[in-house]
Amino acid sequence: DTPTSDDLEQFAKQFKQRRIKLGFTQADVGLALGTLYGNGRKRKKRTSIEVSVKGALESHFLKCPKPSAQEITSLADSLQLEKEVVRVWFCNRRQKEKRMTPPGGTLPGAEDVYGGSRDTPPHHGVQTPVQ
DNA sequence: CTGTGATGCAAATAAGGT
DNA sequence: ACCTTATTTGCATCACAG
Repeated sequence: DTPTSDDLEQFAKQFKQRRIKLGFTQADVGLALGTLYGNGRKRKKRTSIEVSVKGALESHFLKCPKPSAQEITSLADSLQLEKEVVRVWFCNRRQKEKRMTPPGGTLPGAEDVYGGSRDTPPHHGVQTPVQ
């Protein structure tokens, strides 16, 4: 029983009648839907952290990978970032550290275990700004 | 050059624990 | 309140067909 476009039209008609009977406008419905779904508490916008700021965070991380709430607060303050952002940054940074340095010392991929390919590593940097 | 899909990195979130 | 681990998601970049 594939719903036909006729069924949809039928539904729309009923919906509209009911809506009017309840004394709501289309805008009202849209708003209600918005706060129900779209606004089902939305994800925070991804904050892009500037390179210089990353550098600062990085050096702090080296000094102390696990700062207290206080330290985070003041650090966030001096870097003009939300405390939450800084906190999460440290969490993610710790995760990264674990990924790179898991087990018995050797093997991040840092040490070239495979003596050989000395060719161009697929670097990411700037490439032919030609336009 | 332009549009499109794959890939990597990293913020943000979810879930479980103290 | 904050951590950890695992996962999702936004974004930049690369690769390549057209």
